[in-house]
Amino acid sequence: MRYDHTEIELRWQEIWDSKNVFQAEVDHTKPKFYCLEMFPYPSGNMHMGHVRNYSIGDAMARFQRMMGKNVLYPMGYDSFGMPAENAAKKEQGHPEDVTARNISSIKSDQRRMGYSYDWGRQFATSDVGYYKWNQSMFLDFHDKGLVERRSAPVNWCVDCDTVLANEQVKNNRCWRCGLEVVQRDMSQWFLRMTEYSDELLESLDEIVFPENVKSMQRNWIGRSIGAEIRFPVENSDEEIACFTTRPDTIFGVTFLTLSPEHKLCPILCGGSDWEHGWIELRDECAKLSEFERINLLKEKKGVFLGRYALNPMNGERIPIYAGNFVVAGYGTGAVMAVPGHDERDFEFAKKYGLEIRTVLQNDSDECEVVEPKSAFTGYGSMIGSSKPGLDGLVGEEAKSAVISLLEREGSGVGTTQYRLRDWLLSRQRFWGTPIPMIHCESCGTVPVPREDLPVTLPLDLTFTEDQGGNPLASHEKFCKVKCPECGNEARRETDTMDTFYDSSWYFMRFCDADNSELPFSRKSVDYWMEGGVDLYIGGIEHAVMHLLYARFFTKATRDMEMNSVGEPFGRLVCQGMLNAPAPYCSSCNAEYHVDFESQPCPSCGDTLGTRSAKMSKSLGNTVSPGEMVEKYGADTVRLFILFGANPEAGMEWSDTAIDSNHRHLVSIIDAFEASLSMKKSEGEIDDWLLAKGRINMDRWIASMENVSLREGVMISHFEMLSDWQWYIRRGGDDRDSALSYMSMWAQMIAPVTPHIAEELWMKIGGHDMLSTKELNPTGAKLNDKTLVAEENYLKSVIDTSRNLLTLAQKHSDSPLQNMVIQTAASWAQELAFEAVSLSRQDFNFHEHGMDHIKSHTLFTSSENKGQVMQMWSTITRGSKKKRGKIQTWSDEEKALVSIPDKEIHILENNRQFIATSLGINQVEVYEAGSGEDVGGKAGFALPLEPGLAFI
RNA sequence: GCAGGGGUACCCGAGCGGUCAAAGGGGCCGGACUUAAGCUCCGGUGGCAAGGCCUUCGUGGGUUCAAAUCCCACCCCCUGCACCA
Repeated sequence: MRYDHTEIELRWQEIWDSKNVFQAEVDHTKPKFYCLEMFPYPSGNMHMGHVRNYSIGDAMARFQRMMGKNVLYPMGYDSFGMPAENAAKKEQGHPEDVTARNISSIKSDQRRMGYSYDWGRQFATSDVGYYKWNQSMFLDFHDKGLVERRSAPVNWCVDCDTVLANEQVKNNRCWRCGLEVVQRDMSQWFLRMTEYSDELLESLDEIVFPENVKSMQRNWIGRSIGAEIRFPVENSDEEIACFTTRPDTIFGVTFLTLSPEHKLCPILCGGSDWEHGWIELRDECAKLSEFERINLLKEKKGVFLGRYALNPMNGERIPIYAGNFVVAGYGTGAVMAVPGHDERDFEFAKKYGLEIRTVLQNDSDECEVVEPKSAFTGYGSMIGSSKPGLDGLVGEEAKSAVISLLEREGSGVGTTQYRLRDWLLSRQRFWGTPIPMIHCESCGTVPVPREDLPVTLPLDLTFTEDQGGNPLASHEKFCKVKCPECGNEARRETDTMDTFYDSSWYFMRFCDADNSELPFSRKSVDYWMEGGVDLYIGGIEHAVMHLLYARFFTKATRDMEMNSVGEPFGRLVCQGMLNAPAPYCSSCNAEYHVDFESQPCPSCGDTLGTRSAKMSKSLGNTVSPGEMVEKYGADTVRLFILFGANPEAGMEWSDTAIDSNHRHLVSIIDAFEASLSMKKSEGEIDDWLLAKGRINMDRWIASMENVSLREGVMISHFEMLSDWQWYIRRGGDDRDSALSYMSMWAQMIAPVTPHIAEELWMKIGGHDMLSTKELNPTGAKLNDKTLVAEENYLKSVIDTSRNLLTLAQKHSDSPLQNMVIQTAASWAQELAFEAVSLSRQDFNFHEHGMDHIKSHTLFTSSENKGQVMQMWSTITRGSKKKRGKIQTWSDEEKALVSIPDKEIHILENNRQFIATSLGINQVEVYEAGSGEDVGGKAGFALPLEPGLAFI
């Protein structure tokens, strides 16, 4: 068949479309399956990373539909955000137009791939119909006390002209533009996500996320359980509060360290000789950005503040230092230093000659170490405590004993610290959801009344490059408003929401996309989201940001009784990187743009090699999906991308591989064509073909259910073809059997290569469309595995023969033309049968095997007892290097061994085939002992491993 | 430094106690078909060898009758977090 992929693909896409086959409705008679890909930002054309993401999702959506699930598989666009705003400035237009254009472009690329989305549910977050619910839910959060406006030092990106959430700052740089972030004090809107810290952390244990994502989230939430201990300052009313995770080391505190910015520093050393040193340290730290402070300050530095504190447990007088390594923003900004049991404190103490005291017994140290070389940071029994009942306690027990003592004496309290901060929501940008608040001089900050929602973005604006700041702030019509409480002139809030807010609930909106009364009905969300989205696919880059916000949002809306879900994503799959070759200089360890290919290294002049690197615009090693689809068709691209690697693994782009995958599809088409021209001519191999088909289908279903798409494709697109080829080779030519095989096969290739599957299904006379057809797998039949085992036996005899033939030929002057196969002697077969029967009764061959055979008639009546003994041993016990056959035979092989003369029948029936396969003239088969022992090969004959001789 | 994931034949990639010289694909080599193939099919792809043996799964040890697979140490790569108390 001429494979006109474009014609076939467009035709089927139109049919699916016109029949609305992917539309999903709530249906309680079927199990649901919610398949979702991470919300795309519409930036123009679809790239290969998208193709990978959606091909995985579509294959799974189609597969689950086939398995009888009610599948929700929607698509929409996360369309607010800076790039559209910047593009609008460039072209002196409005982000709305840029966005509309980009959406239409990516959508048409997606349609060309044949993804089975329910387009009826499509929306974009910049639609008023969507973002008005952002505002309404913001007011709900506000009512629940989860919204807070407060002045706080925030991360400001000068380039993006806006603040950033903590999660959006990487290495002190803006996640979007990479510019270094500066700190500013501003009044900002926050969502109190920290209310949910514990739940966000603890429910991680129950969801199926990849380990690295869980670990990143745990890390980000950063819960440490410990105690806050207050150290009174000597000769003062001040107290220094320190957070520690190791209250069990309280008796080892030999000094305190404050962060240089700590508010007590000037109070403690002000006017003293020590003040100067502190000011110097403080200024030095202030000069450095946080990034430099982390990376450049390898050396711990500190100054004595001239004062002492008292250990509340034992009253000891301990010096107070300021140290450059103490972070002001974590815990209390002060550390109780235990150099004996903390590496960092140890280093500091060594440097400044402070006392190092051991208060925990290190069990691995036999003798008392006088001068410890390092801190012992593990758990050990408390020693040397001045309070009764503590010595001897270990670990958690010791910690809680110290905490209760502190609490009883009023000098400390058990507490928990988190690294997670509240979600800084406001952005000083135009293209986002306006925060529905009004600032009134007399009433303060007043929420927009619900009946006045939505607060819409003005469209009568032209963006220009030289514009600074947020155009909303200078849009008088937008800003001017009457205060809803007092009716006086007031101003609207001009900050818009972080776009991560938009993507924190879109998956619930998809459940009920047309609802004009509510963001989503509880009923719809509870149906589709029960147990979470069943399969959520996207990139690892959202491990903390989007995935954490969405989890928070789902829990918060649950607590507002908008749903009963709790966790949004049941199973998360993070697709791996897509790599492609890029020029690489091994001496500079640097990758270069593809323009440098086959040129000398631009920095050292060496010859450039190539190395695989993440596909990126900056390296220019990208591949355009559009071009590939045009050249090979969507089905080939999908096949390549899914066969190239399992979803979570990284994968390499390869021009030769995609080409070969295309040829492979053509071979599949050829196979289907061949089946159509077959006659009615049933034979044994037909049973084998259908058995193999059924077994393959079972394996395929298991792989697909597990999202092991690569394994699935291997079976559906590769093994099914090679089994078909074997069938042809074995003389298979029966139309009915072939069509039944093809009908299984067409269904199996449908999730990954849906267009060609529909086409082939139609060609073989299938009814309905595969896209709407349920699979109804029959499952492998009882006898199927045995049929396959018989054929495998034949294959293995041929394989062994082929190897031996080449060897034997080297020892022969004339071409070897004939072969003699001697199957194991009947007594050996009987021994095997005996062993198989015994093994089914869990007979212990090691203990009783020898006694058993010695008293057996096969042995006692044998003329060659040595041979019998040796055979028995080979079958049941094996040698040092090889286990007994009884251990290695599969159940099916054991079944074969148990049928008398089975081997000889298989071989007899296929003498001609064996001869042809080996390229020889004649094959003779008999049981060892019943004919001439040609080449002395009878001795090699074991059950299932006949003796082979060539003459 | 901490945490998570890795290191398998020319390349990609499965396997995760015995059936493993290690699936599958790519590449390469040989054969068949063909006027001819860049198409398709069959076979080969560590070494020696009439079916056996030797050497191999990052490196070095160990457990076991048996290790790519389990344990320990080390080296290297990726990802995230980071003087977090």
